[in-house]
Amino acid sequence: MIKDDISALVSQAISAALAAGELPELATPEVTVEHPSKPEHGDYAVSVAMKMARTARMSPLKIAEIIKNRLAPVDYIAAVEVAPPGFINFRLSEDWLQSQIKGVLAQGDTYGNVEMGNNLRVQVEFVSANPTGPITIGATRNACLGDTLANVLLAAGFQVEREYYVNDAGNQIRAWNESMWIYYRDELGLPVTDDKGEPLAMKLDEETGQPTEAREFKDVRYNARDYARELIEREGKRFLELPEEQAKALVGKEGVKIVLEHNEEDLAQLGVLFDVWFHEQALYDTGQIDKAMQLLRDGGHVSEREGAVWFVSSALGQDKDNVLIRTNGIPTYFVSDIAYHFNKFKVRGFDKVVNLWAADHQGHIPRMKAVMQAIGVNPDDLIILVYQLVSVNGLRMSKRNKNFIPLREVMDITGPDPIRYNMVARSPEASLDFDVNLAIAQNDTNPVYYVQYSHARTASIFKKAEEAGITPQLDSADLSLLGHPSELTLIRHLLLFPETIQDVAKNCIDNGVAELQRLPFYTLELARVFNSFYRDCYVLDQANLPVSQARLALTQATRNVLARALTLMGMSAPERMDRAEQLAVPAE
RNA sequence: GCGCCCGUAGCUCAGUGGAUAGAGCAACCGCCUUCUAAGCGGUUGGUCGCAAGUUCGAUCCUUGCCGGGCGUACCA
Repeated sequence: MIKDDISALVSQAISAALAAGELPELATPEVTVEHPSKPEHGDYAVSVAMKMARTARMSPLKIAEIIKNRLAPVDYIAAVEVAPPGFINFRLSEDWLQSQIKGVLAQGDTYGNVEMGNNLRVQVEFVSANPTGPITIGATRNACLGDTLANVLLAAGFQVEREYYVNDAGNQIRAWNESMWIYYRDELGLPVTDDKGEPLAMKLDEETGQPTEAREFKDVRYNARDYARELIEREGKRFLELPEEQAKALVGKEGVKIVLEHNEEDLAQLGVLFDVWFHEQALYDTGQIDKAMQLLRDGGHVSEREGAVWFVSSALGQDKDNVLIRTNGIPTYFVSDIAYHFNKFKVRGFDKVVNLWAADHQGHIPRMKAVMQAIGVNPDDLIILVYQLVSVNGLRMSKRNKNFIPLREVMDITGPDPIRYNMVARSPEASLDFDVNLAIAQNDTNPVYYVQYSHARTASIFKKAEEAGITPQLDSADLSLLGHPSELTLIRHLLLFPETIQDVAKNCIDNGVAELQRLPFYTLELARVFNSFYRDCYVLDQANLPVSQARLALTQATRNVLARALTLMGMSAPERMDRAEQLAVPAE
């Protein structure tokens, strides 16, 4: 990567200057290379001279001059300029830029890959939405971020495994089983009772469409009715023949199966596929919960008081201890999470584990980091990425707010692409107010189509070339003919692609930051630059076939990168896009 | 109260310890007898929440304040 090369180049120049006594003795600062915002400042810039000025007691300009004179000449740099107040600017050579197209073409759909992961095994666990309802818009953000991240890590040379953790044990499943049972009976016309054994009339609230009396039932899952109905369609009323407790558990379990079936299908349509669906219940069934508890006990991390069993996280630098086993003898969610992570690291042996959590789970992070210490895992190997919550129309999504939006509802209108794009186009750190109208707007107000349209343009040029009888000869094209500023700008942007992937992967693994928005922004910018090229440089010129061939090569390279970028985001790269009839936007 | 995140153009949001802070949308003005006008060019629009500090240099780092979101469970 040129950026790293320049950094090394400058470091060597500084060392040489030090050795020659041109600079006073001082520790060489880290040389960071940036892209100047203005093209006239070149392609790369370093500001190291200004950072050295103070300790060196010399003017930054003078230091910059010294460094510049000590730079070893390299073929890819055409010019080095020192600019006030002390920048050293590097300009790439045109020859070199032009020659890079060959490499882009040769690498095809592997262009953008970087060697960074050393085949380390990384597990990315994401979505992991409770199996008690459809995939919501909130979980969709998780799905899009997680899948895109997994794609990027794969491109960065990691071995990646995608996993969905199914919370099919514990308290909420008990509540789910109750809910399923209520609705199963109600749908079959049988009486149902509340917590206290009083009969429940399952009338629907006219405004919310929710059962009025069931609200009194603690933690009832309203959407269980839909799944109960489906269960009856599939299995009829055969569960009634079983003893109640057994029937309840079984109806709940079958309900979870139905939920997961639908959710897997929805996610697949979104382009999100998992290698492993890991069930929490398996941790109980295989004794791993007990094993994890024993491990903590052996490590001296457990104490009993107030009738409960605690994880002594305060001894590991946390604010307070956490309950493992409640007074009533039932383990908390924390226990299965400990066992689950023990399983990830110690049983399955992942080198790195990435968890993608919504911000409302953020408080759980320090506990899990403490657990890593307790089970002898480097806490840095557990990377917990947090994204802020999704709201709809400014409100937190819930059925009570009447703004509950399942993924399915939006995807049926738009298909997956606009969802994938818009979900990663925002920094995970920023909360996202989902704009339904924008998401479903199939017109030029939606940047997603701008990007795809640009790809379609590249494809279209090749179709036209065929019609015009121009056979692309990409390998033998004379790339030195690409001297137009728009052509050179386009080449420069193509070369930023691997850099972008490297940055995103590195910031994830090393700093625990998921800056996935850089992908859509990069792609948008590339599309813009391509469209300028398209305007300025007519590709298919019968009167000048050598130029046509060179431009076809550049177009093909652009096409590769646009397609790859779209693929990384889980989107399609259409060969053509016809102006669709504008879809009516549903009223609020 | 404490912890995490956010506050940048009318709206939705990028961005960086540096050289004149950007994009999309909206608004306005232009451009289809050559590769798709889902496009291109241009104009308007900013005290980067407020204040102090660190620095040669702060929108970026620190502190305080204001405003918003989330958390602070023997829920998950």
